[in-house]
Amino acid sequence: MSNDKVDLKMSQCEEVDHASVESCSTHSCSIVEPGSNLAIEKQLCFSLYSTANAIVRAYRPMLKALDLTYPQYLVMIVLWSNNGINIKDLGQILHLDSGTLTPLLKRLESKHVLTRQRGENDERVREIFLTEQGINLKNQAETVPEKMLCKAKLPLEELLELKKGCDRLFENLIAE
Amino acid sequence: MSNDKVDLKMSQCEEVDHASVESCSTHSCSIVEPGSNLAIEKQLCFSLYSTANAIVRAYRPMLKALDLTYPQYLVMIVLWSNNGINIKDLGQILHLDSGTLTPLLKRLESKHVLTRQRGENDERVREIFLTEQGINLKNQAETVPEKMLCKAKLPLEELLELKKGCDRLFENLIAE
DNA sequence: CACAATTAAATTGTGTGCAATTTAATTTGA
DNA sequence: TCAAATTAAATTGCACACAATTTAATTGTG
Repeated sequence: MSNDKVDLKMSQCEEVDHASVESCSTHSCSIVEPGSNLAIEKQLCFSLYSTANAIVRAYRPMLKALDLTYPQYLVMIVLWSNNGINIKDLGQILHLDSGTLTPLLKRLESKHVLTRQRGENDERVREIFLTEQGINLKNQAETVPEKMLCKAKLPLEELLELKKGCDRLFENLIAE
Repeated sequence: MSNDKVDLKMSQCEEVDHASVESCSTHSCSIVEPGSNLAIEKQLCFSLYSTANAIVRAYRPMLKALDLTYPQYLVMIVLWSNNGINIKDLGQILHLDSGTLTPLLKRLESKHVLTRQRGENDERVREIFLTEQGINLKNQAETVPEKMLCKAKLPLEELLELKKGCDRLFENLIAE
């Protein structure tokens, strides 16, 4: 069903192997020149990008019941274990910056699931606290991971491998 | 460096195994209750989401030289092999809808790399054609995949496995 | 102590993604 | 044939991501 060739070519950033590429597309009308590195079906990055979008779409109906978006759900997950965390630490855990988090947290505040308080000692810091409502939301959220596993329809072993691969790639990409 | 447990729990959408979860966080202050499915470090979906964001960030400096964003680059890749494709087919290949593509294509048109023409037979259809400039951009783009592989710093074999896993997950998630 | 450097958030601006709706053209079927 | 159904894009509205800049508070240093 899917092709197996990646994005790019042999490692080492120099040697490029222009043989050994082939096989034909899953998709409609593509007539890809054999050997091209610019074939969309070959690109790991595209697969990963599309799958991430598909994940967010898959979560949407489940999270709608909690009135949360996927990034909001991620923030809530962190808060359920780290109530009172500040924006910098939250951003380090979620790999998001204040430009993303500040408005997102304001939206969650307007939904009354959290409050954004100034740090006692340091006025620059924002500490994020769950409200009673925010704490209670965890009960409804508990069922979400199982439902998601169900949608994934893959053995746990395979999902674990996939996660490992993503984590390894992530670490390499952010190691400036 | 990274934990290995997923998001959710044993398959079949019913049986939930509440033992067998453990190990402690990579990150700062998290005190995760053992057994919780809502631990961020355990979630495949979060890894995939973060990695997709990291990929887009990694492409940015390379694509800046071409004056393209990552989604724009994807559109160009499809066009280099499918000049004259319409928006519907383009959307099927890239898994994006007209709400995303229409404004994106307008931006690319304003950069003079493509034109958006009405279909001859069917006035509803938009056919997208590369300009001379858009065709020529391919030369500069050819080096991008190799550079990206370089940033990934993983053996090709592992990247291929990762792609396979993403493709399998993707197919399952979109199978309504 | 003063003031430059640093730090934490917030702000600004651009470009996605996508649900939902609308517009306009084409096709279907009574 | 001609109105209803379908289809392809476009539009609208909202919520991210994130680079770049700004604001305000704190820290470090002479």
